[in-house]
Parts: sequence; C-alpha cells; structure tokens
Amino acid sequence: MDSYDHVAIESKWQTRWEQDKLYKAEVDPARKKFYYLTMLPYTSGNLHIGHWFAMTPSDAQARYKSRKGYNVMFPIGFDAFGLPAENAAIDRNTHPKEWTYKNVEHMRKQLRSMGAMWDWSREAISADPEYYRWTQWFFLQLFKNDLAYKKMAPVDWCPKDQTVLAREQVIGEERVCERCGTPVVKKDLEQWFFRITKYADELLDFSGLDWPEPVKLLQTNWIGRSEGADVTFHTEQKDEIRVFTTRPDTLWGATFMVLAPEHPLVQKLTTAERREAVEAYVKQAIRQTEIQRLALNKEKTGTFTGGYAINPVNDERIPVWVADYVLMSYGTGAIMAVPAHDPRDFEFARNNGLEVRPVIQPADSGPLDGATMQEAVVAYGPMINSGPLTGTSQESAVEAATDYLREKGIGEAAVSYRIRDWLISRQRYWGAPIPIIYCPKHGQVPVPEDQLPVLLPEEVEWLPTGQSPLKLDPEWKITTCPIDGEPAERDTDTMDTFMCSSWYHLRYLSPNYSQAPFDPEEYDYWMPVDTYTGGAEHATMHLIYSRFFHKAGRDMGIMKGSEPMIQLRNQGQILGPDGRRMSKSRGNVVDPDEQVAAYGADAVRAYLMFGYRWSEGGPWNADNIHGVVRWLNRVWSLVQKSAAGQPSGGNSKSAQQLTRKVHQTIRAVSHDLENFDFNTVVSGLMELSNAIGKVQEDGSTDTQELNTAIETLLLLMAPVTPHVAEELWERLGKPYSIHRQPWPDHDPDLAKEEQITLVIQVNGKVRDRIPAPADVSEQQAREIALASEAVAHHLGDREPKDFIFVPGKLINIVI
RNA sequence: GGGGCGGUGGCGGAAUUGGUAGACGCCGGGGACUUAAAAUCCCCUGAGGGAAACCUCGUGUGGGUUCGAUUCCCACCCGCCCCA
Repeated sequence: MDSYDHVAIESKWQTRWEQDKLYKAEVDPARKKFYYLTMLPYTSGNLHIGHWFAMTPSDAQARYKSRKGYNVMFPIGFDAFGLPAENAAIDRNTHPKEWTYKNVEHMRKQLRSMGAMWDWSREAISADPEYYRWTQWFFLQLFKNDLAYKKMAPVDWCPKDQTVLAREQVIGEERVCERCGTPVVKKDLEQWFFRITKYADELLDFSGLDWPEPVKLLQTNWIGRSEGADVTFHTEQKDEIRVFTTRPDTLWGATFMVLAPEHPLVQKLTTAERREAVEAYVKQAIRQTEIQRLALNKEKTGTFTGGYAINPVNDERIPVWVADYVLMSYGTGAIMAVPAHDPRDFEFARNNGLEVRPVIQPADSGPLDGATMQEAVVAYGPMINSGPLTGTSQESAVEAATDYLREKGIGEAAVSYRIRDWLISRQRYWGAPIPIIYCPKHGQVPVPEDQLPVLLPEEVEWLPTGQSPLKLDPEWKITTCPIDGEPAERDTDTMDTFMCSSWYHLRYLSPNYSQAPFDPEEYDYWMPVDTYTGGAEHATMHLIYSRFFHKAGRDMGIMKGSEPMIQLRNQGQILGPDGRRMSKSRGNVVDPDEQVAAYGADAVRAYLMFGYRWSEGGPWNADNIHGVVRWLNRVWSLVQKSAAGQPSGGNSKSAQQLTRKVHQTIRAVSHDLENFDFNTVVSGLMELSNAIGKVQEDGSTDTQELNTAIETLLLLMAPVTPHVAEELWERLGKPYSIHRQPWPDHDPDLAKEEQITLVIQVNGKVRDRIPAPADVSEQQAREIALASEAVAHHLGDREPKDFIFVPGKLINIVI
C-alpha cells in the first residue's frame, strides 16, 4: 500500500488530460451548452492565491455542469495590455512586450498546475496583433455608427513631463506627478469617447439577468438617472447659462448662481475689480480632484465674479459666483443656487452672506425664515413665495413648475445622468493603437478594415521622455491618407484596456478566426455566457462596459441578444495572514506555487473551497489547510483498504445507514455546488468519508454498500480534487475518465431518515430529546412528550394549554 | 451625509420556509501506538455552576412580534465597501 504522492499523480493526470484533449469544447447542437467564464487574469507576472480562490471553485462548478450532461466551455486567456507592463518595463529596462509575454509563459504554467478544465485551444491574449486587430475593428464600427467621437476633455497633465497622467498616477492630497513630484494641472485635450450615455436607460434594465443585487444597485447608482428640468438663465450681457435642476419647484428661491471654475463664461462675467481674485481662485481650484472638491465636510469656497444673471421666473437680478463645489463635468457646469432648500447652497450662502429665501413650506417644519434658518430644508412641500405658483400643493409642485417653464419657453423637463461618456484615449505606449488617420483635407479618416491591424511599433522609445511614445516614431506616425494618398498622420494614442476586456469572451469563441472577431457558428451555439464569476470591484467598470459593448454590437448587427452574461457571481478576496490586502511591499503575499509544492493542487483547491465563504474571502490561514490534507490522506487509505479487502459480511443495519448517508451526500453536494456554497460541499464530502471510515473500522471492507459508497465519494470529489479522484478511480479499476462519468443521482427514499430525534420543548425551551420514528404522528408525539420525566419535572402540576407539532422535528408543550 | 454588505466558540465557518445554535475543520487538552519523536487512531473542547443527573446564560447592544427568533420588525453600536 503506497502513500498519497500528490506530485506524481498531479503531473501524471495533467499530462494525460492534455494529451486526450479531455476538456476541449466543441460545437454540438445535439447537446445543451454551458458557457462558463471566469474573469481573465492580468499579466502581472504571478498568479497569487487570490486567483486560485477565484478560479478553482469556478472550475469545480464547471466540472459539475459537465458531469450533469452539459457541453461545457471553460476558456482562459490573458489581459495583456496596460500601464503596469510599461511601468515594470521602465523599472527593469526591458521591453513591455518582452515582460508581458514572459509573464504569460509563467502564468500558463501556474494555471496548468491548478488542474482546471480550461480549454487551452481557445486561449486569447489581448496584446496579440490578431486579437487587437479586432479590438481596432470594433472601434471602427463604433466610429462609423457615431458611437465613437472625439472632443476636448479635461485631463490631469504634468507640466514638467509634458504628459497626461492616469488618475492613479496623481499622488496624494497635493496632487503631484508620481514620477517627478510636480503639481499636476487640469488641461483640455482632444480625447476619444464612446457614447455609453446613449445606452444609460437600457443599462438600468436588468431584467433577465441573474446578477447579485449589490452589483445591480452599484450600476444603477453609477448611471445615476435623475429627473428634473433644464432651465435657461441669461447673464446681464444676454449670454445663456443653462442649468439642470431636480427641483424646479424651488426656482423662485434661487438667490444666486454658481459656475464651475472651468466654466467658459467665468472670464466674460468677471468684472475688472474682481478679476484678480477670480483668477487666483480658479487657478487653485482647478488643481484639486473632484473628490476633494465635492467632499461634504470641506469648507465651501468660492468668489464673486462681479457679474449678474436674471432669474427667468421672476426677472430678479442675482449675483453669479464661481465655486469649486460645482463641477464642469457634471450637468452643465453651472447651477442655480437655492440655499433654503439645498444643503451645499445653504452652507455657501451663509459663508458668503447671501440671501436665503424659503419657497417650500413642508407641513412638519415650523414657518421658515431665511434669516434664521439653521439648515436647508430639503423636503418637498407646498410652494410659497413663488409668484403665480404660490400655493401649489406638494404633490403637484414639481410638475406645475416644469409646465410653467415650458409654457414660458424658459425650460423643459429633462433627465440627467451621472454616467459620462467613456473616455478611451490613453497617451500611452502599451495598448492597441487607435485606427484613425488625420488628413489635412479629409479630417478623421478610419483606417480601411483590410489594413488592420495597425501594428504597435516595437522599436520605439517607450522610456518616459515626456511625450506620448508613438508621437516619437515619425516612421510610424507619418502615413498617407486612405482617401487621397496625400501625407497624413496616425492617431498616436492607444485604447483603454477595458476596451480589450469588453469583448474577450467573444474572442474565446474562435481565437484563430480571421474573417471576423468571432465565428458566427460558435457565437450562435455558445453565447451568451451562462455563468460569469469574478470580483465585485469590476461592477462599475468592466461589467458596465461589457454590457454597453454588447448592446452597441447588437445595434450594429454584430451581436445578438441584449446581454452578454446571464448569471453573475462575485467571490470575495483572500487577504494576507495579517488580515490586510496582499501586496509585495507588505511582504504578506501567499505564493500558490509554494502551497502546491507542499500540499498539492488538490489540497489547495479543497482548502480554498472549504475554509472560506466564497463570496466573502478572508485572511489566509496557514494552519487550516492541514485539515484538508489529512482528509485527502484519509480518503487515500480508505480506498486502498477497500481495494485490498476480503469479502466480508458486515452488518446490514450499518450498511443501510451508509447507503442513506451516500444519498444524503449526493443531494447536499449537488445542491451546494449549484449554489456556490463550496465550503459545505467539502464538509459534506468529509462527512461521507468519516461515515465510510466508521463502517470500515467496524470490520467491513468489501460489502457492496461500502464499495458503492467509496465510488460515490470519488465521483462527488472529482470536481473539487480532480487529480486524486481520477487516480483512485483508476486504482479501483474503473473506466477512464472519472471526469466523464455521469453525476450520481440521489434516491429520495434511500436518503430518508427512519429515525429522528424528536425534540420536546416546554414553552419553546428544549427539555428532552427522544428517538422516534420519522413519521411519528402528533398524537404519538404528545404521548412521548408527556411520558418524559424531564417534561414532567418542568410541567409540575400545570396543565398543557396547547401543543405545537412540527412533523419530523419537534413537539412544543405550551403551558 | 446617503446607500450596500457584514458582526455566531480561542480561530475559519455551519444552521431550506422562524423549529435541537455551533455541522465540518483548525488550534488546544488527554489517551493509544513508539525506545523516543513525527505521522496515525480514539476521547474531550461555547461560558458559568454542580460529584453527577442536570440547571442557568449564550449568535454585536437594547427593545418588539411569536408557543418558539442567529433567522422577522424597530432603534442603536462597530467593521468593510461604494457614492457624495
């Protein structure tokens, strides 16, 4: 009897499965398909234990589906473009491409060591020209359908390096460049955008999706639909200032206006005597982040421009201020300030001695007085001090005000969204070039589709010089116009990597297909993704972009259906042993390779499933893994013993109990695998192992019930611990492969308990537990209960007033 | 400030519709085997009281609904996340 050698059996079976293409997924219209997708890893260099935590339970579930008879596709690939590759390349002075592909190589090895059922023939890498060719192609389709457009947008700009910085490259409260420490400024640059806002309303519709409520809520809030009205004010110089408000019923209370520091009218409105103050204010305000500017606890600052606007509902002359709590990027960059009914306007008004005028009088507030109010009253209520609308009831106030605006031609009902169009330009090297050519005569000209991909040049100076790297490669940048052949220039920006990951699930369908981004036959069979797993941190980025991408693709006739992923589930995060996020700088990273070397992939898989709630995660605990290691060793010797056993009698009662446990376990494990309750999957398997061990200990080694129990145990373990299950299956002389065996069904009759422990309660407190037949009747239960000494003790001389009977569970005597 | 998620033994975590709180493990203690150790196996392990049978308390805190609440309702405290 040899011992469990995880190193030998894991490499043995990984090789065999690969040779036999056991997990290759092929279109088969006769079978029901299941597209199981887990978020693709970024090519950071090393898989960490978190990847295993995310992926191995998903693999177990995919395996389960496959055993249940589905034709399962479980692909994998790499998110390979992006800033970290550039930064790492700069640190190590290697080319980003070299760094990335070396990492791919290493990560492939790591992924293989999981023993997951990846179909490697579908692997796709987003930095491959044959991949980004189609990323560029999608860009062109969006461009041609007016869903991609270029406009000026403010970005963070480092004046020393002369480059745009990504948000995460702007450090700290001081807002300095991460490389040179220079304070960054906001700068307007021409940037490409996707018209995601066009789909805002549709993205709010989650019908047909089995997604976690928190994710849906996060997306809903991110999109941020609010209904209200657009109102047109004018300055004294007759310039138009449009504002959006959700409270048109408070218009008569607008006692001043506020412009964002970046608002184009600030210059014009500012009077000579205010100019110096306004310019100083604008200069400092522009450097701050939106988050800093919007923080509620922050002192509201601002300054008077000297200019005035006219409130269109009452022709009042109101001062126009500039303040950084108004953002250029939200709404119109201007607001009407109603201090009596908006907390931020109220604070600003009090700080600056501006008038507060209540125009809403909620029933539960005392009569409001602008001079003495302590805080803004946000509640709705009947209108007061509102000219012709004074007296309008709470219920009709907003509608009446909106109607009034429309009749007078000064405004109209409007919907505003928090979500903005998706900015996809990156002034970076390691990404897919934007396939646009600028011709002096024809402007923005799309690169003809038959000339894709626009290859990323490799021989460029990608070390930081303060310029977008592609700008420095004249050979690449200078080209000819596809229309007239005259000299022209390429766009030197690259695309946001979220663009690559918005459609990777489609490239997996046919990674080598060269006629289109995907093979339509594969698409029709496999799409949509049935189950998608990954981290909830992608709720407002990747997951919203993918949905937009799919809907846009549908409208362009490329994709079908309205949603790309039907079921979504999020896993939690594995933290370092110290309970903090794993990071190299903290030195608390758990290396999966070391764990696999020490305990084996099966043990690591089983532990990650067993030790945590999958949706929660938690700190890595180096001790707890011993539990599953012991379990696997126990199963190993259980099977060895059974295989070596002589036929023996055993007793029929324990055999029957074992059979019952087998069927109960099938039921529980199936249910829990379906429901992502992976920790109880493993504990169920452990219980069955313990039951088998007990029976063996009692002297049976080769009864039919025992053999069936052991076989079933292996069949149920296979999704969790694929290698050891396969090995032991083979040793039992069973046909290869266990991963092709049908999932066992449970027989409800055999799973049923004959005996139960009848719980006897007096006034809801447990007083006794008495064995009884499972189908005990209420009458019998009463008799059993009243015969109990413990009950008699607690009853004393009182008479039972009532009995509550829960069949198969308990009887409660009420006195 | 608003929203979301969570709070159960020394630890990770269980507990279909309200129905035996603590499954399954880890750690710890005791024992068997061993010259010894490791490994393995067996027993104990929420707190307090009791010789024991058993009793009382116990799922963040305080209330409520109910025959019965970890589960439902209200208020509050703490932690994490998102938005402002």
